[in-house]
Amino acid sequence: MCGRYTIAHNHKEIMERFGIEQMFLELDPRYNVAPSQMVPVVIETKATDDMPAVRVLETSKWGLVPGFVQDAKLIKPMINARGETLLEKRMFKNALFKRRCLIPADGFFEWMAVGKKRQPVRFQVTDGALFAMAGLYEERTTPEGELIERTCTIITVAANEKVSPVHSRMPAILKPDDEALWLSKECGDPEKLLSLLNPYDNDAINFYRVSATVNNARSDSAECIAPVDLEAEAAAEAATMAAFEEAKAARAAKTATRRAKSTKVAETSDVPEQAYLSDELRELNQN
DNA sequence: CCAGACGTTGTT
DNA sequence: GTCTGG
DNA sequence: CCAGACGTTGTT
DNA sequence: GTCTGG
Repeated sequence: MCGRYTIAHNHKEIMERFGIEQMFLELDPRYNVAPSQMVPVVIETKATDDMPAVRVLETSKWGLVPGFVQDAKLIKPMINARGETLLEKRMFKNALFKRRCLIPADGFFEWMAVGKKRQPVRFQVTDGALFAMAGLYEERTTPEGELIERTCTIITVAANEKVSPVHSRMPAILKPDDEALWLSKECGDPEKLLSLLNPYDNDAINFYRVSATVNNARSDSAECIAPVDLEAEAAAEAATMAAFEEAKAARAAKTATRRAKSTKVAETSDVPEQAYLSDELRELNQN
C-alpha cells in the first residue's frame, strides 16, 4: 500500500517535470507526508473554446471523502484505492471517469515486518527522480457550489518484485508517457485508463532502510530519508552486547561470592541460614 | 420497494 | 482492542 | 502508514 | 449520489 511518501523537490523542478505553467502555492520540501495532510496534486483543466487544457498544481487533503458525504467525520477517508476494482466500487467509479490527478512524489515508505518489529524502508524511482502516482480526487462543495474541501486518494496495484518482499501492494506509478492520458479530461475509456495502472518496472526501483524517525507523522526532517548508518548500528549493537557480557560476568562473580559465603555458613551450622526469619525463631529452634 | 453501505490494509 | 490525529 | 489516546466535571 | 441486499 502507500501510507507515507516524500516530495522534497523544489517548485522549479516540480513545475518543469509536470509541465505546470503557473503555480501559486508555497511548497516546502516534505520528507514524511502522512494521511490527512495537505498535498500538492496535478490536475488538468478542461479545454474550452477559448482556452486549451492546462495543468495546474492544487492542494488536496490526502484521504478521499466522497462528494455525497455531508459531514466528513461520518466516514473514514480512503487513503488508497485498489486499481483492480475501481470500476466496481461506487465510491471511486465516478472519480475514475471525471476526477483523476497526478500525485507528485520522489519516494514512498513501506514498513517491513522483521520479527515483531516493523522497519521502515524508503523506495525511490530512478534514483530519486520525481514520479507521478495515479490519484483520484473529490471536491465537496456547499449547496452554492463553493469549494469546502478537495480530497484525494492514491491508487495501489500489486507490488513488483522489488517491493513485494517488503509489502504486497505499491502505489500505481504512471509511466511518464502515460501521464498525459491519465490527466486528460477527454479520455473516458475505462479499459484504457485501467491499463495504465501496473506494478512499476523492477529495474527502475531501488530502496534502502531508514530510521524509525519516519514512524512519527510529526517528523518531517531530512532525517526521515537518511539511510540507516549500518556501521554505526553495528557499533551500537556491539557496544550493547559488550555491556551485556560485562554485566553477566559481574553478576556471575557476585553469585560465586555469595555461594562461597553460604557454603562457609553451612559448614559451621547444621541448619541452613535461610531457614531463619528472625532472631526469635532462631532461639526457639535452639531450645 | 426501502435501508444501509459506500473501503483498504494487515492480521488472526 | 480500536479509534483519532498527524 | 504509525503514534497515542481511550474522559468528565467543575473551575480558572 | 448510487448501488447492493433483503
